[in-house]
Amino acid sequence: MEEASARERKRPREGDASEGNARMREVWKRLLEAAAGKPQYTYLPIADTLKVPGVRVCLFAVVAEIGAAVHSRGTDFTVTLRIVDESCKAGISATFFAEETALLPCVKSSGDVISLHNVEIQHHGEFCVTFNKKFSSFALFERKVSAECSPYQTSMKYHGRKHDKELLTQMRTWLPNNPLGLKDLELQLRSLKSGSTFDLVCKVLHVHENSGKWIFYVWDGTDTPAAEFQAISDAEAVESPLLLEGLPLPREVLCTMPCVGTVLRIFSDRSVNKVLHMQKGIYWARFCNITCEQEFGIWKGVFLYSSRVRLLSHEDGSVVDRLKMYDSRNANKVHRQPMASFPSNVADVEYEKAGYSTLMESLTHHEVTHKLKTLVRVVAAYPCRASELRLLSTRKYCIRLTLEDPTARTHAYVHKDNVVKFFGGFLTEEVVIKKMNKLLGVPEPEDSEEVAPLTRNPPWIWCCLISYYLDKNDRWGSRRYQIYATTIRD
DNA sequence: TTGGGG
Repeated sequence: MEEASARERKRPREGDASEGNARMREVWKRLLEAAAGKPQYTYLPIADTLKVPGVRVCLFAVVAEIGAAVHSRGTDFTVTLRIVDESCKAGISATFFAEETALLPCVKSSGDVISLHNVEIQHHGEFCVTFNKKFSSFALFERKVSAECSPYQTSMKYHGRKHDKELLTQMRTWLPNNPLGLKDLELQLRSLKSGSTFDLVCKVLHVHENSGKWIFYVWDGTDTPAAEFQAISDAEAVESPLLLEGLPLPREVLCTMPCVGTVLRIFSDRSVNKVLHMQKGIYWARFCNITCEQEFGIWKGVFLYSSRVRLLSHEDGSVVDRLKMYDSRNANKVHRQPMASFPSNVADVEYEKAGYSTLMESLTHHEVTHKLKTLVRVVAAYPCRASELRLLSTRKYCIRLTLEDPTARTHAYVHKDNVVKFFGGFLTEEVVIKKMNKLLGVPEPEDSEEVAPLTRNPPWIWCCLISYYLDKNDRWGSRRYQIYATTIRD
């Protein structure tokens, strides 16, 4: 609302009819001259150029979306930008070709301003701007009002025009009141909903490719919601996997992952994504029109046929928002804890004062062996069938739990010496089964006649862990976790 | 020559 009125103030009043007609006459004059082959030195609004496809025109516009530079099917590299101006807020795509990526427009940030000379509008089902290597030229300017007026990149043949500076100032003033892109399609990891399609602004931390199947490891500083599980599936309670992908990440890659916030895996089998292979290192991107689902209680991003990826700079508004939010979250002890957690009093830990660690913090810890206090859910247990749990009361067996927080999953063992303490000292068959159900979130049957519950929702519990290794020649590879100093309440 | 489609 405030935004709309601000825009109203900035926008020149359409005013009376004669003023409008005069402007149109001027535009048509220029268009006709351009059509007649006369060189054009004035910039036209995008909307006006659409009326004269095939004619060389000049544009002064804002870069709304930045594609990834890729090999074309020919011999060149290519990049596609979406550019917008006041006359055409939906924008138009502009494709560039060059022998080297360095010669392509390298836009630092969406919102930067581009000047295009002697480009042509083409219409193949949709309008687009065609940049011709032989006679077109471009210049890029920073979006910041305070920045200088000279371009930060120009193509070979670019010659500045008299009004560049004036237009640049105009564009820079127009920009802040016209957010680029459609924000209402954006979701954050914390607000994921199964089956919806949405845009995700995220940091791409790692990309893995195996025979045309791609996995993007992305992060936005928030936590995916805690999943509910099928209560009827014993198999799931035993077998729930630690990862969606087959093999765990190599340790050197794992150690680059943030310790707070979920790293979502986005899966794609589209070879189109080869494009992103060229993007080295870590970058921010907008994954457009993707969907998500849960598998074994783990959120999974899915790249659809209609999905696209747009690169974002660190200065992009959405990126700045995410980073600001993460910084304030990370600075606060409580906010570092899982966003969806309501710590229950299902379990007691002895080390009340010990510092809190996420599972990822522990997995990436520089020491193989260390202790930590976590806030986790028990998503699976082995054994978990009543007939097997019974054996625990003999104190000769251990139990393996699958722990989860928004950052990771890991197995943790309750060693046979700790089993008694863990179950609160009374190792009867009944106590063990009741407490395991409590941990796994299986609702108590209120009436024995009632049908079995369909879902279970494991509570968040505080839990002390200690890591150790089985093989001193492979300390990292043989690392295990043990639960200690933790008791499930009655 | 080559691209991408809101």
